[in-house]
Amino acid sequence: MRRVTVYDSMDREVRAFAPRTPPRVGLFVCGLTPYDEAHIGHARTFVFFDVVARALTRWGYRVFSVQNVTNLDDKLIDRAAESDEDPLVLADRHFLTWRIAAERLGIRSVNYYPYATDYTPEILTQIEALVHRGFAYPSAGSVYFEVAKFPGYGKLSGQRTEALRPGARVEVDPAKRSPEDFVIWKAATPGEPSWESPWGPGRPGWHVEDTAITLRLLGARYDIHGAGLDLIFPHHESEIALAEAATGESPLVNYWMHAGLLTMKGEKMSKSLGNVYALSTALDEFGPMVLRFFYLNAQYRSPLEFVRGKSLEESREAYATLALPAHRIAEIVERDGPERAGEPLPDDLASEAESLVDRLDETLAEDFNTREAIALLFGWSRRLGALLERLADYDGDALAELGAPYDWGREVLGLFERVGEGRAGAWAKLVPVAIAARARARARGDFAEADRIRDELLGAGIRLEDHAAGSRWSFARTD
RNA sequence: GCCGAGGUGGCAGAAUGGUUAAUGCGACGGACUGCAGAUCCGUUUCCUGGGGGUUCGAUUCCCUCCCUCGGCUCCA
Repeated sequence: MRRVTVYDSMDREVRAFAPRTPPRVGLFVCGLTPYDEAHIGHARTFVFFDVVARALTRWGYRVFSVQNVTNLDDKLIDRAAESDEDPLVLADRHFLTWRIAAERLGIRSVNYYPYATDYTPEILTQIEALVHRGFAYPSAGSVYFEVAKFPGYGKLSGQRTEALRPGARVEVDPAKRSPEDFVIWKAATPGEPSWESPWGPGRPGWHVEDTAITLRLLGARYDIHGAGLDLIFPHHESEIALAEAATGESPLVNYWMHAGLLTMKGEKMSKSLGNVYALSTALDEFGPMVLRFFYLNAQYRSPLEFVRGKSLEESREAYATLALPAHRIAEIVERDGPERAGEPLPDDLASEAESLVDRLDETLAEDFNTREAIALLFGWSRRLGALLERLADYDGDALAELGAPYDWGREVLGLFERVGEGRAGAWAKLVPVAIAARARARARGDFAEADRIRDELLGAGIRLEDHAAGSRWSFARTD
């Protein structure tokens, strides 16, 4: 297993990664509350943790990745009430939409997406333990966690509870003993989904859902907890308190990884600010590869600025440059097969390709520096760009070696997938016919007809480019 | 107010106690082309928020100030 370093938000430093029981790695990422459609800010976090799981898997770890679904909370209930719908059904619908988008994005590393409400028994068990141990108290049909009883509260966020402004944004609940206490079991309101409990009908609070799920699936202590950094306080702080108080074991998590937020004009992209760009729209307009490239083209902890009408357009150009040799190699191999005859690869290129793959692993293993890895890949694409027209001279083995860095990118970063391929079959016979007709028109000097054919194909989503070796075609938009 | 993360070229965005501070986009010039596009070659010397300090040397480490953003019981 490769030496990997990870920035831990608890210690605020980069540390060597050492899972508790190698090669196993338990990874938990806070998932969506699916009360509405996902936007491109959400996807940044999930694409990043997909890369974390892919990379660790490549390096010999066995990753078990869990992403919870908060399928019942105040927001869902409010939103459902507007449309006179069952909040659980509403959550189900939006979650499915998210899963489809995630699939398009190539997020395939998540092993399990537990629904919070499926863990009500575990949640109740944990709440009972907390009450029994004196960390939580029932009040007015709800149960609250008493923050003062857990001295470690604040160790992740640096927040001291006495410094918080009670009621700064939410009215103080009179049922609490202290304003910093938080609800872990919420007394039922008529008409809302509820479960029976020793304290009467109710539903789980937010933080306790995650700790009940991770205790069950990943144990009292596990390796990595990831999410966007807006969840550090109060959510993750409270998770630590709940889990460690309930089990008596510490620390809950060995590595806290927090992804930077996607911003627009410097501000966080969020529903409440109204500055969102829907994920499905972005996928329709730019395709998944461009989006993945955009996210991974920055260090994950930095804020990433999204400028509408610019960022993804720029990424599209850059990604096209980056991926061109990868696609060209794949096309040749696909056409002639991996055994194709040709020249062998010169030694210098072969060793360059091989050492590049080593450097890619090394670079990414330093706190998942996807940006530096992409910079290395750009270097390779520029190298191959100079011999783009010569690629077809090489034999199958040579092409495999030249393509190795891109294979790495495909495996770990999820880039270089040729997502338009599914539609290629229908066009594969027709387009060459059109190209031949156009070549004849050009040969006889009938450029009006040549342009007409090119325009007609473009209208159908096929782009033609003329090269010395003949015309080449591609999908004008991939999806 | 408190806690946290940031401030790098026209733009996005890396890195590092030390030769010309990545990479990409854009721009400009050239090659190629019927045109376009793509590609290739070249150029883009003046970019590390302000002020102190440590050091032979700081963008990097320390102090301080300014600014922006996130969180302060909804949030990826």
